[in-house]
Amino acid sequence: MKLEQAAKQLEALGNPTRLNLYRTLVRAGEAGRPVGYLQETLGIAASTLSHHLHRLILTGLVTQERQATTLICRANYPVMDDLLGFLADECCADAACGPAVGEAAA
Amino acid sequence: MKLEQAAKQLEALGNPTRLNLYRTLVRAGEAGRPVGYLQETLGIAASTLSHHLHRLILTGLVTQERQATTLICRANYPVMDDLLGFLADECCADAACGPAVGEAAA
DNA sequence: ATGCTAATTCGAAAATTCTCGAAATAACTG
DNA sequence: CAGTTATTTCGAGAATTTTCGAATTAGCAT
Repeated sequence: MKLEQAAKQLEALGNPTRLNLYRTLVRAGEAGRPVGYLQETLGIAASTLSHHLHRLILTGLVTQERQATTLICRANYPVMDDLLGFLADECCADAACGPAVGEAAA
Repeated sequence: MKLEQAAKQLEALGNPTRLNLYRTLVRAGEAGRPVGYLQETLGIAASTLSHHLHRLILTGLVTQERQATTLICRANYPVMDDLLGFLADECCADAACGPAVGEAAA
């Protein structure tokens, strides 16, 4: 069920703190950001951040890589692409979504 | 705060029942679907559906129009376009998201 | 006005989420 | 091994979500 997966990812992004967190990571690009940096930037308890980070990682939207004692977090672009693809394919397939398409053929 | 708005819309879509509901409406296109039809299709209590529908309407993702005693529900495409735009602009602006772009310029 | 169908609101129980501080783990340094 | 920094896990309280049936409102027909 792809829908279940998409719903989980959307839910993961559907929280202001996590969306902000994810945005920060996407903007950081390939470099990523250490957990500690994110914690200071977002101004939340380390345990709270860890919780949110865990949820994003579970859905595949974020990955982590160890560098000595610090953990670098990165946005996982292909997963986001898949999600956008789902929204386009599954949800907008038959409809006038975006450019082109005048009438839907049955 | 556009981020708050986007988070609300993502949260609205981040529930399997609501995502399925929204998908049904998008696929229905301009014709839309009556609440009763949705209730039978999804197989949930009318009050539960009404609750989910309300949440989608609050975020602007769905609209309703009365036709005598039945209420026709429709997906609100422009709002979804805005949301996709946010994900592309705010989240993928500096990053290698989708086609093209090899390295991010500082 | 009475009755009928369509849909929402009310009230409430079970489950989940969000948040935090304190304690535990991980990886390195001297 | 003892110490330091970085991060997670544990435990727990407050708030929110999800779900339902029963009662209510909306709109039309007779």
